[in-house]
Amino acid sequence: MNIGQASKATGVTAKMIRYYDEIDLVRPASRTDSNYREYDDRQINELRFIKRARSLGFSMEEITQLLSLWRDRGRPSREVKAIADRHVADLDARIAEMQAMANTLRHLSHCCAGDDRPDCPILTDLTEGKEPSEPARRRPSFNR
Amino acid sequence: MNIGQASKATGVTAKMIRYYDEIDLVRPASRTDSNYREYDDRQINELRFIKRARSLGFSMEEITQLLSLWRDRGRPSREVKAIADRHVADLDARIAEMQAMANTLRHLSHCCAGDDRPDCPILTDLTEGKEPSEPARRRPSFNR
DNA sequence: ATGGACCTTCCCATGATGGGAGGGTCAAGA
DNA sequence: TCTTGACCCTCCCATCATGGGAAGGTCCAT
Repeated sequence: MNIGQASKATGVTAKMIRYYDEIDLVRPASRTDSNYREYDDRQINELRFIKRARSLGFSMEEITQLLSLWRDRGRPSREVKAIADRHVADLDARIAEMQAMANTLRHLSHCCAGDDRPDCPILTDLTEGKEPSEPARRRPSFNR
Repeated sequence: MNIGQASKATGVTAKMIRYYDEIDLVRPASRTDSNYREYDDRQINELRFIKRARSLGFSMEEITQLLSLWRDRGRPSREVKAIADRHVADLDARIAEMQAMANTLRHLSHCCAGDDRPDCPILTDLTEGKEPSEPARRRPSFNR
């Protein structure tokens, strides 16, 4: 399978497949004489694996680890579970943070007349409000 | 106030203050003869405004709009409210998406023994699982 | 043989932020 | 007055995962 066929088979764009090659995450099984990438079932499954893992919010860093465990037939499931659990904790933390934002804004919006007049508690809050204690250093990944 | 004093007064890093200048969001009141940026109360308040708005998850794009409404004494509060409500809806959508991820992973992790054996339902899911229907095109902003 | 649909590499952009180099400026103490 | 250290300046580069696009080579069906 060339890159276009692999892309169709996995739903991963050709661009991304080339990127995964570049970062040594999934290399093509071989190259044709004319330098076209060739993928077989092994890589196709790995690309699907990555796609699914991304859709669950794992960073490429985590996926690199997961993929290496996946390739290792003797892996202890403990290690896989640890990565998943860390990611869940991470998700939960972000969720809590975003819920706090949404709740604050819902309250402010509720107090705002939303008409032609200029008085607006939302702007007032932005002018005077203290932001929450811990700005929460965000792990650089995860935006999708 | 020079940039360092403004930074201390607002909690916004000097780097970011320079960036806001560069993108014409908050320009210094003036420059000294030696080209140092000078800020006065007006800009200090605007920087605080931005910091607070960022902490509520607004993108720079949205903050640009909010700041321009803030500067406009005659703004209709309707416009402010509309921006806030859109942002809340956006937050809620992300939250729902991340909760779905976390729930899926929690289930998989719960089913994983997490011991020395290689069998792992998490990896099995990543191999076979279908990802959710709508990959959800992410608005480019907001990762922090 | 031609044309269109592929493929290749290379470069650039995103958004908000930080790091750092290389060089100028200021103020306090000797 | 000179030195020193703490500032400030601009400019460039990196992040992370992804997409856009240019310039050029390849393959296949007509």
